[in-house]
Amino acid sequence: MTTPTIAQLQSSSLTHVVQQEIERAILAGDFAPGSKLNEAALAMSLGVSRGPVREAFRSLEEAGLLRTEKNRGVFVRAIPLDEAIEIYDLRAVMEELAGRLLAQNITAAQLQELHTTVAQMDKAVLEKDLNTYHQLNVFFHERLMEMSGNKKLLSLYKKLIRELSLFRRANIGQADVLPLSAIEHQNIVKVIEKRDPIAAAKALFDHVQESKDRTILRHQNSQK
Amino acid sequence: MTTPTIAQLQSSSLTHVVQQEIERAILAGDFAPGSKLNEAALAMSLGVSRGPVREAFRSLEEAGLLRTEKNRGVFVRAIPLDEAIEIYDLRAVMEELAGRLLAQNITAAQLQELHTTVAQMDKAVLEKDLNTYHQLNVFFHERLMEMSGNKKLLSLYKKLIRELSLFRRANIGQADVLPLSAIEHQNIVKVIEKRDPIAAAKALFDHVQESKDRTILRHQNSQK
DNA sequence: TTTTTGTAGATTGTTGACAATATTACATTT
DNA sequence: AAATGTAATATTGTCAACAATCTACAAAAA
Repeated sequence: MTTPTIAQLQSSSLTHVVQQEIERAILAGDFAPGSKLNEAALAMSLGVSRGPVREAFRSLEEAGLLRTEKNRGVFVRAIPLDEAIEIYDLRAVMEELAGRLLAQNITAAQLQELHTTVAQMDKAVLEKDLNTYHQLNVFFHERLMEMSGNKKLLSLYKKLIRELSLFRRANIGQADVLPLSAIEHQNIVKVIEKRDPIAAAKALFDHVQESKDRTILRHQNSQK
Repeated sequence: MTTPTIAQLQSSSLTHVVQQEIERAILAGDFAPGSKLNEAALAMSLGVSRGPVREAFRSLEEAGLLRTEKNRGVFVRAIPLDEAIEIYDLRAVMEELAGRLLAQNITAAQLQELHTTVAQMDKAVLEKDLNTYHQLNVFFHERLMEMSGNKKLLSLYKKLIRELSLFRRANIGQADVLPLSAIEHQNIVKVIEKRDPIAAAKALFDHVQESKDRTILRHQNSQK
C-alpha cells in the first residue's frame, strides 16, 4: 500500500479523484467514444454525490474529452478523422519545436536515456511485441517533450494525445510498419545527438507526418 | 436589451453564463492576476447559487485561467515570464503552421480582407492610436488562424492568447515599435499572396519571435 | 397504418443546508 | 515584545432535496 504524501492529500478533493477516475476509464476504453455518462449512476458507483461528478464533467469537457448537451447529458467525445488530422498537424509542429530545442540543450544523461528506450523498441520489433512497442513509443515522444524543457509544450502535447486516443484505433499500430517506425526513432536520436537543430526538427516533423499518413490510409481501408 | 435566440438559450446553462462572465471579468482586468475569488460572494453578485459558480471554476481551472488550492479557494492565475516565453515559442510554431497552410489555400476574398485589416493598422499607426492598433493586431492574427482551416489550431491559439493576457502588460504595445510591427504585417500578407509556404511560415515565425523579444526586453526594463 | 398528443418516468439543473477545513483575533506564556 | 495556543469566524467541500426538462410509450385522431 502506498502512503499518500501531504501534497497528494492536499490536491485530491473528491472532484479531482473523480476526474482522474473518469479520465482513466475513458482512456482505458471502459467508456466508449459517443457513449453517454449517467451522472447519478456514476456518482453512485464511485460512492460520492452528484456535485463532484458534475464538477469533474466540467473539467473534462474543457479538456476536450467530454461533450455536454444541455438537459440531455454528457457524452464521451468521438474524434472524427478531420479533427484527428488537424491534431496530427499540430503535433507535427510541436514535436518540431521540441526537436529544435533538444538539439540545442539535451544533456548526455538524457541522450543515454533516449538510446536505451530506442534499444528497447528495437527489441520489441524483433519480438513482434505490439503492445510493448506502443507503450515505448508513447513514452519516447512524451519524454522528448518533457526534455525540451517547455512545460507548456508538454502539457498541451499530453492533452492532444489524450484527445487523439478517442480517435478509433488511432494508436494501434500494425506489425508491418514497426520496423519503419523504429528506424525513424533511431534517426531522431541520431540527429539530436549531432546537435543539428534543423535536422532534428525535420526528423520529428516528418515522423509525425508519416504517422498521420499511415492513420489516414488505415482509416480509408477500414471504411471500405 | 438583447433577446437571446433559442440556440443561445439551449447552450447557456447558468454554469456557462457564469463561466463567460468570470472569463470576461478576468480578461477585462476586473479580477487581477493573483487575486482570490470568493465563491459565495461571486454567486451572490451574479444572483445564482454556489453550484454553477463551482462548475465554472473547474472549467476555467482546466482552461488555465484559474488555479485552485484545496480548502483555500481559487485564484486568478498569474503567468510568470518563464511561462510567457514558453507560450510565445508555442505560438510561433502555431503561426508558422497557419502561414504554411494559408499560402497554399487562401482565397482571393480572404486575401482582400487581410489587406483591408493591414490598411487599417497602417492608419492607426499614423494616428498613433495604440488601442485601435492593438485590437486590430489581435484580430489579424486570430483571423489568420481561423483562415488556416484548422479548427483545433484556432481554439488552442485562442486559449494561449487568453493565458498570455494574464502576463502583466504583455499586450500593451509601445508607440515606437508600432511602425516596425506594421511593416511585419504587410510582409506577412505579401508572402502569403505570393503563395510561398516557406516564406509565409518564416515571416509569421519571425514576427512572433520579435514580439517575444520585445516582451522580454520590456519586462527586464520594468523590473529594474 | 401513420401521425399526433398526452402522460409517466427518468435525467439533468439548481438550490440551500450541513460538515470539514482554514483564517483571524485574542489571550496567555515566555 | 514576541511567540504560542485557543476560541470564534469565515470559507470551502460535500450532500440530498426540489424544480425543470427530456424521453419513452401508449392512446387517440387522421
